[in-house]
Amino acid sequence: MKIIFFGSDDFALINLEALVRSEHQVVACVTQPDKAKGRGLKVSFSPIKECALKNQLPIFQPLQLKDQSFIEQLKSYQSDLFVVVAYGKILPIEVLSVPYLCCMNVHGSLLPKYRGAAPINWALINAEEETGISIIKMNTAMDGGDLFAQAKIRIGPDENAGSLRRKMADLGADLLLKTINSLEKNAYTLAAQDSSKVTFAPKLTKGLGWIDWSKDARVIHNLVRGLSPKPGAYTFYEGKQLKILETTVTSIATPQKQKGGIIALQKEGFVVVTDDYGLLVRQVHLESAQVMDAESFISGHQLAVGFQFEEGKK
RNA sequence: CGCGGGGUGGAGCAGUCUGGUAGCUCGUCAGGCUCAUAACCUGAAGGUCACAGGUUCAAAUCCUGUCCCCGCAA
Repeated sequence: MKIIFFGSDDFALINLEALVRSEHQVVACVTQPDKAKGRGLKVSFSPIKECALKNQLPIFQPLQLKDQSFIEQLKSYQSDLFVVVAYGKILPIEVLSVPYLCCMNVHGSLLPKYRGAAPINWALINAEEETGISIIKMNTAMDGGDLFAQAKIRIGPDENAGSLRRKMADLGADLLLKTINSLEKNAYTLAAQDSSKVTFAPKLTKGLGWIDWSKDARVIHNLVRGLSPKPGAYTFYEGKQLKILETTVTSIATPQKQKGGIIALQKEGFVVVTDDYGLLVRQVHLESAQVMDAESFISGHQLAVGFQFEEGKK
């Protein structure tokens, strides 16, 4: 199969690498334009571009997908299939109709649940016990195409977004290859999504990570792991943002106590009061500092029982 | 030239403004103590104060340049 790959992040990279290793032929890559970003506004390449350069694949970074000359170039490859993984732009019909067979998308949820940009994070925040990979035949509806295949994965109670994402990238790459093979042999079926069960997983917003200590420990814990390691759930310590990266729900009941206060120090970290149980904080990241385990944070900042985390204002 | 924070024994921090022979919490090691709370007490080892120049009798501290790290914003 002659494939053109669309993608931008590290999740997409795992899939691209799997394709490059396969018997299929990746003839070109399409990724987001280089942007000045990060501290100092330095220009950086997407992981996909790095990989494409290493494998000497042609790279396209169109600003406008509808651009005629870009579409002509895509057509010139006479490819069989487009594979799209976390590309970051919606493909217009002009692009979708280019490949001989179809456009295939690898999505990180069990569609029709969690259509959108951040399915893995939302599955964790919402305390799902299971999620998975869906491979669909793309159409113009966002993540609304018919299903080629799905693979489920269990979510452990303390799994975080980083670890789940990595596992799912591998799972997705595996399923992608199988699906392409079945497509090649013309031995596949397509199933429409049940439109009555559609839910959405919108892009993560800035305020989402703010921890409301008056919620239940479990709810906060799910927020923490759903946003860990990036972008991170946070509270405030002496006016600075303190990201909470890893927590454990304890069995210490904390009803009438002051929410957001420290009620105990343990070997693994400090325990904070929530609406029902104490939440053991194990790993933190203070603004301007490195990620550190809670034990180090306690040592360096002389934390003691009774300390109160602030509401902050960001 | 987007804004800002930081690099001090193994870890996390103070000290820098107001130069004067390195401090705190923790860890490690040794010994002691104990019916309890991340146990406690005593002692010990361990540091080119990111790097390079400069000013000075004297620099972690002041000046200049470089490297690395982090948050925000995009």
